[in-house]
Amino acid sequence: MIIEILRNRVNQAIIAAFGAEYGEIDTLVVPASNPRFGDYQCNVALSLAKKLQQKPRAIASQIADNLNVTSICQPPTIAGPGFINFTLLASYLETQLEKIQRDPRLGVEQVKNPQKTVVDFSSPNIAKEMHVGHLRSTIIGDSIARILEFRGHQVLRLNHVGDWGTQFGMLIAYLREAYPTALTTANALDLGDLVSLYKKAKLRFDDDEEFRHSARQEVVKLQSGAEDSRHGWELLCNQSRREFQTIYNILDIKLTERGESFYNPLLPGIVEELSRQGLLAESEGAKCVFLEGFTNKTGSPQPLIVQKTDGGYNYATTDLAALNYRIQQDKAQKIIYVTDAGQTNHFAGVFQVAQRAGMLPEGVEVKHVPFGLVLGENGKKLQTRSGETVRLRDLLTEAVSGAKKDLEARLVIENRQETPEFINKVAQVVGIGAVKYADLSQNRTSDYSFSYDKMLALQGNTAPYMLYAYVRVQGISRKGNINLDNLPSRSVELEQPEELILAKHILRLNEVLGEVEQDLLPNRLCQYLFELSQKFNLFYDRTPVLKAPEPQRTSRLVLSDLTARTLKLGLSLLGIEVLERM
RNA sequence: GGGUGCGUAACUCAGUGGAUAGAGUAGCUGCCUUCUAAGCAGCGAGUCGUAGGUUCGAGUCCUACCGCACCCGCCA
Repeated sequence: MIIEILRNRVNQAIIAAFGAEYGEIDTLVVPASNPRFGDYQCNVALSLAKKLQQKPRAIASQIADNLNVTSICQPPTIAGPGFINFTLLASYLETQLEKIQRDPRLGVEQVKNPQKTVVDFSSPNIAKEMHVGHLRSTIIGDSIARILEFRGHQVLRLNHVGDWGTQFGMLIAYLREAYPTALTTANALDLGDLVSLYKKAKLRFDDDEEFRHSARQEVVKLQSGAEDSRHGWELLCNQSRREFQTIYNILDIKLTERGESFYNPLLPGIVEELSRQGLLAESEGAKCVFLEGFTNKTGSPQPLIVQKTDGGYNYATTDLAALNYRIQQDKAQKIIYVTDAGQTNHFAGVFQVAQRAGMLPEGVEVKHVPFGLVLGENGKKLQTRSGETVRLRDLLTEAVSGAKKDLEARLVIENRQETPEFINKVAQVVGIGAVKYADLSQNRTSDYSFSYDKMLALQGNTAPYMLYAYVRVQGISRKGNINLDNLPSRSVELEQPEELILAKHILRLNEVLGEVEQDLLPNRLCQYLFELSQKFNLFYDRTPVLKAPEPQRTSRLVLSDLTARTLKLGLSLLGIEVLERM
C-alpha cells in the first residue's frame, strides 16, 4: 500500500543520510493533516532534532535529498518547522487504479499468516427477548467477523447463548406450576408468552420463599437429567431459538450456536484442574481463585468464584471451560469476545486465572472487545417508560416501516411508479442498513445515547447516503447503457481536482482495512465510506461522465465503477446490502 | 472505598503526539427542462471538564481534582 511504500523510502533515506543505526526508528509517515499539505506527511525530522543536534529543517532536507520517490510523487517539499510533504503524481494514481480495476479484492491484501479465530458475539439469553443492547454485540461482532474473514482468517462465529443457569430452575418451576402440559407437549407457547412467563416467574421467585426452594430443586433435577425438566428446558430453548433466528435472518447474521449448556459437562474438570494447579481456595463456602491485583470493597483480594456454596457452577467456570475448549478442541489462536464494557473486570479475571492455570499456550491471544452501554435520555442504561428495554424486533420493524413511508412520499413527489416488491425491498435494505450503520458508525468503546430518531434517520451520515452514491453510479450505467464490468483497462486519466481527490481516497481502502483489522473499530471503515461517498458526490455534481468527451468519459466511468465497487465491498464488511435503484 | 471508561460546537459524535480541532443533525441562504435533490454549495456556531506536568510540539501521554456512567462473592 502507498503509505508503506513511502515509509520504506523514508526509512532508506534516513539510513542513507544518517547511518544504519537510525534504521529502526519510526518514520512517522502519516496521511496529511490537511489537503493543502499534500497527501502524506513525514514528521520524523522534528523527532530527530535532539538526537542529531541539528535543526529539524536541515534534517528534513537531508532526508529529502536521499529520497527516491520520483515515480510516486512530486518532489517532496519541506514546510513549517520541518515537515516533509508528499503529493502523489496523477500518473502513479492512474497506474494504481488500473491495477485494482482488474482485482475483485480492490487491492486489499490477504494476510500472510491466517489465524484460526473465534469471534464470540450476540449471546442473547434464552427466554428473554433480544433488546437494543444485543444489537451492538450482534452488529459489531458480525462486522468484525466479516472483516477478519475477508482478510483471510479462518473465523468461527460462536453464539454463547445463555441457555443454562439458575434462571431455568425458576422458569421450569413456574411452567410446572402454571402450565403443566407445557412440560409434556411440544410448541404449546410462543415467545410472547415466554417473555411474560419469565416476568411472572421472576415475580414468584422474588416474592415466595417456597417457590424459590422448588426453583432451586428444579435446577438440580435439570442438571441430573430428569426427563420432564429436560423437556421443559428444551421447549424454552427452541421457542427462543426460533425468535432469535427471525432476527438473525432480518439482520443477515450467521452464527453457530454453542450455548453455556454445551460446556456443562466440562465444568467439574475445570475446578479440578484449578485445584491441581494449587489455585483453588475456599471462602465463605464457595470455591474460588483469588485474583492478583484486584481488591473488593473491603480492600481484601477479590475472588473469582468457580463453584458456589450449593455446589453449582457459575459463568466464570463456564467462561474458563469455553476458553479451554476453544483452544484445545477448536484450535483457536485468537479468541475475541464482543461484550459490553461492563464485563471488562470479569474478563480480566477470567484471563488471569486461565493464564495462571496454564490454559493459555504461547501464541494464543484472548481479547475482550468491549463496547459502550446503550443509554437512554436520562444518561442511564436504556429503558422504556414502562421500565423495559426497547425490543429489537420493534426497532427493526419501525426502521423498515419508516423507510417505506419515506420512500412512498418520494415516489409521490417524483411521480414514480414502482412495484410493491421494489418498495418493500428498498425499505428493507434502507431501514436495516440505517440501523446497522447508526450503531457501527459510532466508536464502539463509547457509551451510546439511544435515539429512535437517530437510528431511523435517512439523511446525512447514514447508510442511505452511501447507498445513494452507489445507486448514482448504477444510474449512470443504466442511462448510458454501459456494462461497468467491461470497461477497458489502462484508460484512467486524472485531471480535475475532483477526480484526483476521489482517486486518492479509493486507493486508501487497503490502508484503512488494515487499521480496522488491527483496532477492531468498524467506525473507521464507516468514516472511510462516508468520505468516499462525499467525494464521489462532489465529483458527480461537478464532473459530467456520460456527456464528457473521450478519453475522459471512459476514465470517469472507471472511477465511478471503482467507487461503487469500493462502497459495495466496504458496506458488505459492515453487513449492509446495496441496491441498484432506490 | 477500589477498579474501569467517558467529559470536544445548541444536539449526537469523529479525531493516528504534529501545522489553523472536524463531521452529521438542527437553523439560515442559494442550486432540480441536466448522470436520481436520500444530493451539492455557502453562513453562523469551540476556555477540547479544571489545574499542573512530560515534550521541539498535547484534544491525544502522566498526575491531581470535579462531574457522569459501569463493575467490585456465589447473575452474565
